[in-house]
Formats: sequence, C-alpha cells, structure tokens
Amino acid sequence: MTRGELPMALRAAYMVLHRKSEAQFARLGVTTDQFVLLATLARGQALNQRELARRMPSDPSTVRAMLVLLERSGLVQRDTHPTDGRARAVSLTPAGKRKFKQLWKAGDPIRAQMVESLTPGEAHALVGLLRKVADSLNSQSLPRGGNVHALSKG
Amino acid sequence: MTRGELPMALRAAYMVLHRKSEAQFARLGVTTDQFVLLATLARGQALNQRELARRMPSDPSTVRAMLVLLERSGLVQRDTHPTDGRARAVSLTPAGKRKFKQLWKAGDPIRAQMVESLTPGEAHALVGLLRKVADSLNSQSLPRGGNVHALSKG
DNA sequence: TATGAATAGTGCGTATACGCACGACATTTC
DNA sequence: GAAATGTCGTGCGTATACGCACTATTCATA
Repeated sequence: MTRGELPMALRAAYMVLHRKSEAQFARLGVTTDQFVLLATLARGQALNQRELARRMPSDPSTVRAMLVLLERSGLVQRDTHPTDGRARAVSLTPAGKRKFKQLWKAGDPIRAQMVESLTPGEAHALVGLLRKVADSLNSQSLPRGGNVHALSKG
Repeated sequence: MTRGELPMALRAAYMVLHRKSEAQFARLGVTTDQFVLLATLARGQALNQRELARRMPSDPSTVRAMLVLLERSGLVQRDTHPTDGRARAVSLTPAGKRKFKQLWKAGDPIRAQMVESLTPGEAHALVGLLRKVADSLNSQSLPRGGNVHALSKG
C-alpha cells in the first residue's frame, strides 16, 4: 500500500461526511460545525470557550466566531464566568436544547448509513483505529524540517 | 458503541491531520489543500477543473479559487482546452513539479507517523474501511427529512 | 440547422479554520 | 502586595468549503 493513501482516504471520507451533513442540516438553519458545537455543549454545559474548542476539536478563534452567530440566533448564551473574570461560561439556551434534539434526529440517516455500511465489528474497529491515529498525531511534535527517516535510518 | 462516535472520531482524526499538515507545509508557502491539489495534478496532468475537483475531492468553486492563487504563485497553469471551448486544461508548471517534490518530502514525517502508529494490517484495514464508508455516503441519496429507521422498522 | 438541455467556468455571499497580536484578568514569585 | 508570567477572549487577515446565479459553449434532437 502506498504511504499517501491513508491521509487521502481520511480526507475523502471526512469530506463526504461533511458535505452530506451540510445538506441535511441546512434545512434547519444550522451548519454541520454548529451541530458539532451544540452537541459538545449538550454533553457538558457551562464550558469556557477554550475547553469547548478543545473538545470539538476546533480552534478558539473559530469557536468564537461560531458562538457570535449562535448567540445571535438564540441557541447559545455566554455568561461571565463565576470565578474567572477572563473566561465566559457557554451553555445551550432552552431553544438551543430543542434545536439540538431536532438536529440529532435529522442527522440520524447519515449516522445510520455510515454504521450500516460496515459490520458491527468493522465499525468498532474503525473508531478504534481513527482514535489511535488521532492520538498519535496529537501527542508527537513533528520535526520542523527534512525527513525523519533520514535520521532513523542513519 | 454510541452511534455518534464514528462521525466524531472521523472528524477528530481529520482535523488533527489537517492542522499538523498545515504547520508542516506553511514554511514552504503552501497550504495543506494546495498540496492535495498539486498531488492530484501530479498524478494526472491536464485535467479540467471539474475533474480535478472530483478527484481531490473538493468543490469546483473552491478549486477555482485555489487555482487563481496557485497560478499567481506560478505553480500551476491553465491553458484553453484543446477540444472543449468551455473547459480549461490545468497542469503543473516545472516550478510546480519541483515544489511538489519538496512538499512530498516535508509531509513524510506525518505520513510516517500515521502509518507507524498502526500495524501494517491495521493501516490496510483502516484505508479499506474509510473507503467503504466514503463510498456508501457517496452513493446513497439521503432522505430529506425524518428518520430512515422509522421506515425500515415499520 | 435551429433550439433546448446539459455542462464548464466565473463571481458572490456566508461560514469555517487557523495564525497572530492585543488587552484584560489570574497566578506565581519574590 | 507588586512585578513577572501565563491564560482567556477579541479582532484581523488569508485560505478553504460550498451553494447559487450567471455566461459561454457544447450536445442532443427535432
């Protein structure tokens, strides 16, 4: 197997998922990434923006831009943090919770199709392998230049 | 396993890959997606813009914006298509070919790390599973609303 | 061959994605 | 308790990502 296949396969799979999700959620007036943000908040309310970004995962700058829009549409609120004057405590509004339930239903066909294209064992394995790869990339600081093999083979 | 884990794991893995790649390629003056475009062109020269978009995969509008930038930096050229007056034949310039080789080397640590975090069997399986999921999402037109299970269980 | 349908590319608008610099507040250290 | 250091959020700039409307060209067919 060629080395470059794995990154490209990962990219291709994500892109299709993203496109299909976008089409599914558009009717409900939110984007795929806004759904991810709402889902993350639904799991853990009153996060600050950095923690929210870490969990999505996304960038704090990006999350801020998203929150501005979501706040404007009334799905999310940002209160001043009780103990940390720098931070803001983000949480779903009641409307946000309702919208999230609606979105979860709307996304079900996509989740179902992904899972049903695989055996239960394959689905489980795929999640495990994706996490393994993600963890590996997350942990290691990559060399800035050149070729790591030139070193390890020397 | 929860249903939502697979999409989130896929998203998380792609995001890390994208971020790490961005950091690696930035020194060389191109983005990760520009690298993908150049790699796609390196495999099949003189594609028109739609075919290029189909292979990346990406959106024709996005590809156009990228080509404008890449053309400006001299890595890519767009000639009028020999037989189709609507289309443009996109190809790498000599500078584009050189840059691509350089980028391929720069990306090697990332590809290496992804592959080496898995056994050869796992890596092979992962690529297969990703393609299976991607193909499944690509082929089926999803229902516009509601829950596909409400139908299949009825 | 005229004409309608399909296709390639363009241009625009909105929403991520992320780096970077900045001010505000916290925490540490002396 | 004041200064150094770190962290949170903001604001800005550039580059995707994609839908949509529009023009130009090609293809199908009457």
